[in-house]
Amino acid sequence: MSTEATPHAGLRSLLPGFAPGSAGSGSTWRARLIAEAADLTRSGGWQTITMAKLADRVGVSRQTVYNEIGSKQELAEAMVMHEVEGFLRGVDASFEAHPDDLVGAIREAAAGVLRAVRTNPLMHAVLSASHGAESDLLPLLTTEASPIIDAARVLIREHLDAYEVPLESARIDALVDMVIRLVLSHVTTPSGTPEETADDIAFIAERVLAL
Amino acid sequence: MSTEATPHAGLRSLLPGFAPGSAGSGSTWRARLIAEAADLTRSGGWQTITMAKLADRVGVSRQTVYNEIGSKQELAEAMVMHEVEGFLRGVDASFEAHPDDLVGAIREAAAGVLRAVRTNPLMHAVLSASHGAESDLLPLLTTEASPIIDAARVLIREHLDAYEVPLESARIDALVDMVIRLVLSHVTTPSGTPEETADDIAFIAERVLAL
DNA sequence: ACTTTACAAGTAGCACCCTCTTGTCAAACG
DNA sequence: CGTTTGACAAGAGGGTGCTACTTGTAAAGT
Repeated sequence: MSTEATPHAGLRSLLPGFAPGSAGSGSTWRARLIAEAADLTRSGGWQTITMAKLADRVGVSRQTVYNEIGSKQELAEAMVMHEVEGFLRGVDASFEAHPDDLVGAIREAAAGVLRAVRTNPLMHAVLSASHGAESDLLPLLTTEASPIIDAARVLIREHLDAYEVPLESARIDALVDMVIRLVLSHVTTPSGTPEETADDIAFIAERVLAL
Repeated sequence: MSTEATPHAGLRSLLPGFAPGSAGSGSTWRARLIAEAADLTRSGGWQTITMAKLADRVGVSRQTVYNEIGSKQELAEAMVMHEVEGFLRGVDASFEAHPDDLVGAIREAAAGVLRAVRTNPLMHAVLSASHGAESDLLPLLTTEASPIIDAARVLIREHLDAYEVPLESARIDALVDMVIRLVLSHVTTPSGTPEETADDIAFIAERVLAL
């Protein structure tokens, strides 16, 4: 069943239509189009994208773009979804990598996210938007951003339940919420290197967990 | 010396030109003008304000406004400063009210801020802007917003030093930073009542302090 | 100490036009 | 069958020129 980089069970359920090996049947161009759109967004900003330019870039007719994607709004959603997927996958991997070190997992997850948004302006835009900030890169978060955060919340919560956490459920929720908010806060308003910030967050988490 | 609601010594140093009893000599209209401007901003938004309207509202000539304030940019700064003053004063008061209960002080300060931004859209705008969010109410935060946060940071840190905190300095800084970021996060993106949120933050702080 | 009047410079809004883009269709192609 | 092509209506976006208002300063008036 699992070939490589098998995601956590919870991750699959959070990413509808997620199938590691096969990208589907009819969608030959879909992935290429979304990737190229993300690239164009990263370089020139979302508003410079036109369906014609995108089609040209991929080497396909404009009609094919509409057949594969549907509309420009759906293109945006697909792009965002793709970034969110990467975001969640990174967080997931951090937890998978530290099965017996919860604090270490949190530190790595936080540092990973903070590093990622530094080099990936699109992911930065998506996460910023999910936290109230506006981005010139992506004025299209019509899709309420809270689902993104909720997904991260659920994912982390699931992972936490795999460790022995001596806290009642409501307190664990508060902790998870805190970690997410702190990371997002440092996404929009950084105050140090990803590693320094992740260390601070890990310290706080460690004290709260009282391990 | 102290007549009423004497602020913490540190608060005075953070608010240049702050003198509780006397509002100064020449500035007869200044306070009225700033208050009225804040009111107009709250109701109609900053961009609807004109110096003429403001003068009319207060019942003085337009020239007087320029004499008292200087320019529209300075009006904005004065307004923001006034809100920041209220914000810091509230935080300060919370700590003064709990000289022997640090966690309680943090809870009250957090709850107070979260309650205040709910009823005061201008303060909401100022604090949101200090955290990366844009506001239609106030597109004038030319003054880098970080000083506001820095002031809060210094103020809280000063208060914390009055309690016995069994942590090294860098860790206390991390804690203060966390509390501020969490509160600001809930300013831009609330997730419950001010009291619930404040409880969660207080819980986290308590665990970190390991009291 | 405040008002009034006057003024230059700059900005904001508006109506207009033109262009480009979106989204859809049907027909043609390999 | 998937893809392309050309054509199309509707509408969004981007300039332009104009007017009206606003800012900021200065003087003289009360």
